[in-house]
Amino acid sequence: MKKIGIKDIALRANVSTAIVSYVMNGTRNVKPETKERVLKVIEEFNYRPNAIAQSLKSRRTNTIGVIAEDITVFNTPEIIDGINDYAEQHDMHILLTNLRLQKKVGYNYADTASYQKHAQNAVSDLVSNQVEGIVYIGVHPRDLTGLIHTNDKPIVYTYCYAQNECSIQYNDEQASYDAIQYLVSKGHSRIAVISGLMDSIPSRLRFNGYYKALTEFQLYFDPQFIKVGDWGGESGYQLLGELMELPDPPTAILVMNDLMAAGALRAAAERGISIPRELSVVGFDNREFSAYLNPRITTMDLPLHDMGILAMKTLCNRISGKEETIEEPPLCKLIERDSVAGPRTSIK
Amino acid sequence: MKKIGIKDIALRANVSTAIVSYVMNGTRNVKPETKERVLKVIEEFNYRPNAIAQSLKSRRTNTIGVIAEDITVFNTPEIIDGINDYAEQHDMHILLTNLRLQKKVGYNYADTASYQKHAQNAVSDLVSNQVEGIVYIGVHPRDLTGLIHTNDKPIVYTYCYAQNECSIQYNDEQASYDAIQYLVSKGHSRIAVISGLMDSIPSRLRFNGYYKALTEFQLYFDPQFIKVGDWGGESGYQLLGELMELPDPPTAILVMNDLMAAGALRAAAERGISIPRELSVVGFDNREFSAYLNPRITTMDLPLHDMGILAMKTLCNRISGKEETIEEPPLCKLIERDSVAGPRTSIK
DNA sequence: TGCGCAATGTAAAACGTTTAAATAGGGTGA
DNA sequence: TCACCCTATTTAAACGTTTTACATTGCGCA
Repeated sequence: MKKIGIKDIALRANVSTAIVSYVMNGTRNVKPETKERVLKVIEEFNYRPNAIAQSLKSRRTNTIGVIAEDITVFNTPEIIDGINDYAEQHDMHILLTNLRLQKKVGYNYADTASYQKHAQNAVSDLVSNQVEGIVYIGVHPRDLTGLIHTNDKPIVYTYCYAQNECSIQYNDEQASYDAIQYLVSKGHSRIAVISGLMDSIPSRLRFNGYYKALTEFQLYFDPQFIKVGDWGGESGYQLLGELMELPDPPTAILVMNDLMAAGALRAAAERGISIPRELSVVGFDNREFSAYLNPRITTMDLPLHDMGILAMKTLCNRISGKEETIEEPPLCKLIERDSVAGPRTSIK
Repeated sequence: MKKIGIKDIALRANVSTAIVSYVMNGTRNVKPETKERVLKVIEEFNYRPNAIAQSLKSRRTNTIGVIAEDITVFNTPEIIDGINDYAEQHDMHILLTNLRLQKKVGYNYADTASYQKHAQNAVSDLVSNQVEGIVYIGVHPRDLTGLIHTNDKPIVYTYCYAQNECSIQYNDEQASYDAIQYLVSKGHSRIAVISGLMDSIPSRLRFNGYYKALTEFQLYFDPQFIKVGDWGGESGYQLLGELMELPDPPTAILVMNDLMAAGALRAAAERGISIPRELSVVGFDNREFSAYLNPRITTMDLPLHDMGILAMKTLCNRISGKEETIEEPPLCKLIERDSVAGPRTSIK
């Protein structure tokens, strides 16, 4: 049983293939009664044009490539969801590639050459499949500038940094500033920070926001209040201990991700420090688990879905050669839960 | 600047396009020195053949479609990761569609007609893009049998049920049997269960495993030990209460997902019941958060990655018309953490 | 010398569409 | 009646490959 094509439809409807094409695409006037006839045959045979052939001729595939550094990392599915929404609305398709960086045997972030080869292969593959552009979804810890080239197909980076390229980010600095402002509004003034690794860009930005807020609100500043972790739960556990052993400990802590915050909570529990009564904690990332910890962590939700949409919007603008409209980055949003209260001293 | 094609390469290498094609695909002998020459030109111009044109002519796209009911649900990214691994190893590509069932405005699981239209559109779209087969990733609560037709392209379902179709599942019954066996090995004999909704297939299967183990190990059976929740955290909270107020409460509970287990933990904490000293809990799903709860939950890990691989393997076999080899379903694996100990009475 | 055959190469059709250009068949106005 | 235009339609080229069928060459061998 041969697959039916446009010729078969044309034959049955007693018209040329051109008419069938015009009817389907509405690219030219067709006499209503002919149109009717064609439509009926299409319906009858449940004919769907071969998108491959269409693409070849029209040189438009309506397909964009998505490269995820690791789809199992928490940020990625939400971003893809955003991308998919935009794509669906604009009749585009998504060709997905997962780099799987975290699990690739022998891969480590320092090995730029190996990364580059891997990523470049993915790009070449997508380009050879005639995607019209690429969205790259990272997991942060690396500046990707110049590592990838796409042969002048547009590429938009998100959740990672590519200094001279087009990259979509939420506003880290603003987010951490907002968190401090929130703590201040609750009455805190002795606010510590548990940062991620200091050679990472988000750490620096979030620290900027922290420092800026401290200055602006004229809060107590103590270098001993600045602890640098490694993003892992253990370091949160460790550093909370150090902080609370200070002769005059903070009443609130901004922790730069929920993983470290979870560790900090465990440390607090072991030391009999009640959160939020004796100590307030604000996390970052709004990870799924943070709503199930005890207490449920107040944390910064990342606008991942919006970033996906914005990335697609930007990409599609560049594909159609439109003016680069500079959009505001999407904002993080504080999720108020149970790990923040007023400072102890303010309670009667 | 015109995109260079096979003709340009042929011209520069002073051969016909056929030779270039033969060199690239190794489909015929080419004199080594000619081959050399062609290869050099290809290299020089960094030529990559247009996969769309290749597909049109060869009628093979090396692309499979993936339909996810909701990519933001925890199971999906891991399954996709498995699919991607297999695809990468076999030089296939993934065209992704996210149905986004949970968030679609107005969508609810009971509305089969609306679901069907939505899903069928996605399928038609993929088929028109000439995918060679489809993997469907569900989120469980529905029998999909007969709702979708693919015009005789093969389709493999996973993480959902489609009774008369080809569907890949882990062994729910075995998993829950194993969990009970584990509790027995720790000395428990009074084991309750908090089930999911009873009209759901996994609930039934997991209950089978529970009941089978109870019978086989000749454990105490009490209908009051069977509680039916709705998969949500609140119901876990509620039902743990009911269980512990029984005159003679269980010493261990099998909870059919980690969400309800989290609720149960909270209820236990409020009642001053120490886990695992006074009560053991085994969860299901190995959700990310379950490693961060207090205590960290012992739970059943689902072989999601393997299911993705197996789904692809099955699909590709069907694509190439190979014998349907019936493979064993991948198995769940108990992740031992801190929510299980021996029953209280066995402690001196 | 002539023949068959292997090795190497080329020309051109084909894949299923879109679309520019050509054509047919009427009106219309002068 | 003719020149012109408009609409509806068809013809056929093109998109960038693969692949079939055929052509050429050179070699071994009777």
